[in-house]
Amino acid sequence: MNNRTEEPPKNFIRQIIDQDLADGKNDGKVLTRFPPEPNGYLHIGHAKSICLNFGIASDYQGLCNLRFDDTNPDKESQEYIDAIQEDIRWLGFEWSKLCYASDYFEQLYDYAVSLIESGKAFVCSLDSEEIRRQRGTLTEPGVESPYRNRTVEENLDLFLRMREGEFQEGEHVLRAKIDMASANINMRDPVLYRIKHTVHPRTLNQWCIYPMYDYTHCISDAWEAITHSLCTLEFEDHRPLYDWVLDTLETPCHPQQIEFARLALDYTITSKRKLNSLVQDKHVSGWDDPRMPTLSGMRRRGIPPEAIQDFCERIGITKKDALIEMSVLENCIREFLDSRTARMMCVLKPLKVVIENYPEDEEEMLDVANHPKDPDMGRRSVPFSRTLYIERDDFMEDPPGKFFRLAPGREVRLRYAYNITCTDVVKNEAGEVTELRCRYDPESQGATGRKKKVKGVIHWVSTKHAVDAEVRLYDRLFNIPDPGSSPELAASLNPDSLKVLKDCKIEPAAQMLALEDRVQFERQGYFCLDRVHTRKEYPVFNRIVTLRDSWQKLERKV
RNA sequence: UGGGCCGUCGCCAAGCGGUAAGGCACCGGGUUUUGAUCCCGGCAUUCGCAGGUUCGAAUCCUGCCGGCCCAGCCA
Repeated sequence: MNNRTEEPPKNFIRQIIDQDLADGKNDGKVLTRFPPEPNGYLHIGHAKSICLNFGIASDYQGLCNLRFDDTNPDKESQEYIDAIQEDIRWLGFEWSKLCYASDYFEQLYDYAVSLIESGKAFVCSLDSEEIRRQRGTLTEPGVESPYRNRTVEENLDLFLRMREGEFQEGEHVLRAKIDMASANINMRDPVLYRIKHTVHPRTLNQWCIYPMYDYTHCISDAWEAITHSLCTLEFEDHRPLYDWVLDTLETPCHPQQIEFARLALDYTITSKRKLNSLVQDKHVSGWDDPRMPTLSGMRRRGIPPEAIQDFCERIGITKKDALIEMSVLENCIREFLDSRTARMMCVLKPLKVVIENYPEDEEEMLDVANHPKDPDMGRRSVPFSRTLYIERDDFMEDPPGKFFRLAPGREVRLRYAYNITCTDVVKNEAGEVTELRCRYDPESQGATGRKKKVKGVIHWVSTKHAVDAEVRLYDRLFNIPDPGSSPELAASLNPDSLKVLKDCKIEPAAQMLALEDRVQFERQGYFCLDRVHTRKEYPVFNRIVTLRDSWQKLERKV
């Protein structure tokens, strides 16, 4: 699943596992789990966790389960359950067991009963507002619930009746009996069960009481014999409760919770709630909009899963809140794609060129390598003729010093073909350039003709043979580095995150591409044939990432 | 100033008492029919700050400073 050749990077979690193994803990086994709540689509932040959990399992000859944390039917749905599985597989991982917290509801209930029996839990009949008020504050202790000393019998009776649907939502909850004066608010008699008369995507109407995360997660881990339960930093304060539940109950084992920092990528967001609002408010076309940092969006965009894995490995695992620069991801994508994609020529913004000294009805098929360094990628024929399209940006009437592309009187090389010199510029009444008249040097083709050095090389497509296409140019979704911390999300959206070019011209080889295939359009970037909108006679390409562009860098400086 | 956690180059990140790896970014230079790729070189006398322990500290101790998380019947 992972073609990693070098040693996996060391991080503090692997060090803990190494030590555990050295100490002979867990019978030398390593079992992890990836536990998403099915209330949204997976994003790049989840990818970090997936790569960590599945990566560790595979490197230590262990296993990793996929477990849906489906304890809140108000927010969860089968759509998400299906999408999450598809995305994990696409990323390149396969789970050992497919589990659902909801599969444990019956056992979870039994455990709750035993907690009541041992006097460690009680039914509280305060409403949520009262519970909140009595919980105290960060600096003041809470006060004990007046229901805290109900008898075991009464608690048992009430809890059973909660299950049987005798009560309205909010009438009662089951609470752990821990310590209302604890400095850790999570330990102030936390709620374990609440009543919800909601249809659950899997258990349907079977239950009207649902266990809370803190109660469910640790027990689920223990039942699956998870050895290392990896989660993000915000659960650090919950670890004492995780341990309390497992210490108080008789569970088969006691997994170790270890927390690491969640991923933050600049110029984007990794919050399911905020991602969802972009979808709901139609700022993007859906969860799989190619600008979204969701796995489905990145797939649609054309980002290879291997590049995402590489990225997750490079950023490391620590407890430090980090904001990773997008350039790291882009570098991973380019690095993966460079050696693996065929090259092609595509003119994004066409400008017509007529080669006056090239015979009217002649055309040549040029034999061209698909990859500059890898002969195994084969060759193809590219048609050349008297009239061509070149990129508008490759011509300037009055070019600045370092511009070595086409300009009046200047000579450039047409990639794989001839040198041409611009002899005349044709304009319309508005003064816009509509056509270039050029002359070519018949001696300049092929290996021998190359001896004359010209600084500029530009791409082109023969007008007669060109395939019309749409190209979608994507840029960062937000125009500030940390939109997640901005109060007004929509205000920081980048208005230029998508540019649709409907009049692009590609060489005929483009017709051989299959949906989701990736190519490099020379001098422009990597592109992916869109799997949703492409039609046979009108391909649609998504730009995955640009090529590094030192010209643009230079240009910006001037 | 209740509790938990974090602070090593612009962004990540190794380092675990013996004298600052690596990646991204950036800046040079070479190769090149992609201003791409590739190659070569540069890029922290210093580890949030201040004291202390030690022959020796980014690593140990103390005290500050800065940042993040927690008062859902969310996860």
